[in-house]
Parts: sequence; structure tokens; C-alpha cells
Amino acid sequence: MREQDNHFHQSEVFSYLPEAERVSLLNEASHKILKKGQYLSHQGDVWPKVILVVSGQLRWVMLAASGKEHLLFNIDEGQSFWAHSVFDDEPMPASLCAGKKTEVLIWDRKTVLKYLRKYPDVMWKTTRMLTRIMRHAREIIYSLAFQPVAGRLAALLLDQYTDSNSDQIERDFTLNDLAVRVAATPEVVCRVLYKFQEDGILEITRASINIQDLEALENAKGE
Amino acid sequence: MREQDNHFHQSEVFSYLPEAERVSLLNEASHKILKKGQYLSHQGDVWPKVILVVSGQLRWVMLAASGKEHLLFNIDEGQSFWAHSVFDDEPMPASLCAGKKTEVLIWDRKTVLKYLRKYPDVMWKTTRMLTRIMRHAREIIYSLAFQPVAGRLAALLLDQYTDSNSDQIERDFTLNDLAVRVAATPEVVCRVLYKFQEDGILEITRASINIQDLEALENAKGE
DNA sequence: GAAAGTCTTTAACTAAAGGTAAACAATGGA
DNA sequence: TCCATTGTTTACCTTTAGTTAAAGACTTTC
Repeated sequence: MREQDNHFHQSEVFSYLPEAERVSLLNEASHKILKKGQYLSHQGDVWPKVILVVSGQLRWVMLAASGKEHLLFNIDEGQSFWAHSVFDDEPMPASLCAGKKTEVLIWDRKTVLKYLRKYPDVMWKTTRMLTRIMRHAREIIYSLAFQPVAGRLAALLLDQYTDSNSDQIERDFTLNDLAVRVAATPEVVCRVLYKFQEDGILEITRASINIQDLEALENAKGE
Repeated sequence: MREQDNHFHQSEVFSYLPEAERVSLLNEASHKILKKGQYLSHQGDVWPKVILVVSGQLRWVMLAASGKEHLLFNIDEGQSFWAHSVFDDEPMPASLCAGKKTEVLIWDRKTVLKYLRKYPDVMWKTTRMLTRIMRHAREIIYSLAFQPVAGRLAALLLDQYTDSNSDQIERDFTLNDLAVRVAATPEVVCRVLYKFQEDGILEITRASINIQDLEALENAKGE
């Protein structure tokens, strides 16, 4: 087992397949490298694929008619994603776009099903994965319906903070990146960030954001 | 086959089971009658059940810490619902509450799985159902992120309109019922409705809402 | 290193939505 | 019938968010 294949062997559903089958399925994957900003699939396409991000990051982005966009979640290194069309043959409800240079493995539905059909218990694991995504969608709806921008932004910062392990957050994202995640504009995000600084919750420089008062930030998040 | 069991035999996943199995599964259902406003399950409970609404209506309602609520969708007569806990044993992300007097059939996870396990292709149908719900959640997120209250309300009215077949909508719902669905307040809903009337899109009386200009309403909905 | 472009920050203004309160209509019991 | 309750409507005010514009900081490219 090659080291770079670990992500695959430990992935959410496939890890439950017997090893021999896993190896065989891995051999049937096609391989693609995306440049930053390149699209893997477009909203509206019927695209019955299963993917695994080997390195880099994909973004699951919803596009509005007006041209605005809303980033629902990232698919990071090691994570897999089962396209909606796999299950119902309908067009995709959002687009997959590389956030940086990204390497992915791709399988067709029929390839994956060929393996899953033999293992009903593994097949059943896909329902757990879909439920996880539904729960995530629920959180997004909750925060849009009940939380003002400040609350959603606080939640997002706390997310970043838990990923890194210091209370300093590197600013390797733009204000627009944040805005697209909390369904707001860069100007509003900027204003809210400086409001947090005024309240002693954050300290902002051009290179980083420091969390000064974790408890207050949790509080701003609500609940 | 009794007439009142038709809903079950034609339901989203179970209809794919062989008839003998279906009859047997139906016999294992427990039966419950809910009064209007009564809860079948509460947000936060682990509740691994599958249900079918025989008559009446259940509401899938999200509760905020503040006490506000947001109605995500209704489960109407003949529709089934697979609780999240069935798939992942985690607490339910919202509550089920009867919108009127409602009769439901209820199965435990283990009962349903006993049957499904024998039919992997039927089991796979659950993924299609979960995907349908995910797509619905996506629409809700879309409208919260990109549409103002007026757009969401227009979409909801058009929904009601397509259900009835006249361009008159009976007002058998309160302003609060509407507000809870579009994540707003009754006062704002009222204001928007009368704004629509001003624009010649609707005609409002205390008993009904008339659609005067369908195209303009479609337009207000966006896209 | 200069120029062009992108990103950040601030301000002033506008629009949208929520909160509160009060008047009014309809409904359902007692 | 009257009263209490619930739902509707309107007005006024506050808060929140979006728009526009402009200046400054940083990056990239030539």
C-alpha cells in the first residue's frame, strides 16, 4: 500500500470494503490535477461521479442568477464527495471549484456501484454520509435564518481557530472569501471584524487575526 | 389490500419491496394519532424511526435558542420520513409537530433494516430519498442567502397556488405560519403582502388571496 | 523600480428588515 | 350576548446590511 493512497484506504465509505476490493477500486480511479480556480464540475450538469481529494482543496459553491456566490463547504485533503447525480441522475445543485492546486481521484457511478452492490453493509454507510451532509446543511440554514452576519462570522473564525492550534489565525484568505461563506459583502465583513476589535474580542493586523477573548467570540456566535 | 394502506404500498422506498414483504412490514408498524400541535419527536432526542403520515400533516420545525422557530417543510398525507437518527444514531436536528390531527405509522430502525437488508437495491433507494431532501435543503439555503423576504414569500405563495388549482388561495394559514416558513416576522409578511397588492400582483381580503398577476409574482420570486 | 492590479479599510448614504405598540377585526367560549 | 383571545393591520423607530466611492497598502508584472 503506497503512502499517498492512505487517504483513500481510510475514506468515509470505502474504508469498509475488504482490502483486496479497495485496491482494485483504487486501480480503476481516474486521476486529475486542477489549477487554482479551475472547475471540476458545474452547477446544472448531470455528473454522476465520486471523488477523493488527494491534495489541495475543492470548494462546493452555489451560484445565484445575479452572479453572487455562496460557499457551502470545502472538501479538504483526504475527504471524499459523492455527487448528487450519483443517486438521482439529476443536475448538480452547485459547482466544484479548486481553491488551490488540487489533485483528485474520480470514479464513475457504475464503477463504484459494481463494488458496493456486493457489500450491502458498506452500501448502507453511504446513508450515514448523506445524513452527515444533511446535518451540515441544517446548520447552515439555522445560521442564515437565526443569526446575523456577526454570528455567522464568529462561527467561521472559531472554525479556523480550531483547525490551527494557536489562537492566531493566519490571514491567507481575503475578505471576499469570508463574505462568500457568510452570505455577506466584503465591506460588511470588514466592518464586523473591526467591531469585534473595538469590543476587545479580536486583534487584527494585515497578516493575522488574534483571538483576544475566546469566550466573547463563542458568545457572539450565539447559543 | 385495504384502501387506507395505499399510501404505504406506494411510498417512496417501501413500494420497491415485494408485496408479501410489504404486507408483513405493514403489520409490524405501530400506529399513533396526534392532536394538532402535538409533538411526535423533539429536537435533540435520538429517535431512530421511520414514519408514514396516513392522514393529516406533520411539520419539520427547527427551534432556535431564542425561541424563534423555522419551518423547513411539511410531511403531508401519504409521505414518509426517515429520521436522521436512523442513519447515524445522533440527536435529531429538528422537531416533528402535528399541523392538524394526524395519523402516523411508525417503525423502529431495526424492523425496517430487517427487511431492507434482504434487498440491497431497495436499500439503495434510500440514498435517492436522502438526496431529494438534500436538494430541498439546498433550495432553502439558496433562498435565504440570495433572496430577500419578498422573494421567499412569492415562492411560497406560488407553491400554495400550484397545490390548489384556482388562482385564489384560501387563507387557512396565519401570517405567523407564513413568517415561520420564510424566516421573518408576521408584521414583515403583512407589509410585503400589501406591497404586492399595491403593485397589482395580489388582491388580499381577510379570507383569501387572489393572484392578479402571476407573471409578476414569478418575477418577484427571482431567477 | 514603476505601473497596474488586487485587496483592505473607511465613510457616507440607502435599503431592508426587525421591534414595539396600538387599533382593529374575527373567533370561540362562557 | 359579551368577553377574552387570537390574528391582522398600520405607524413609527431602530438595527442591520448592502451600495458606492475613494484612499491606502500590498503584489505582481513588465
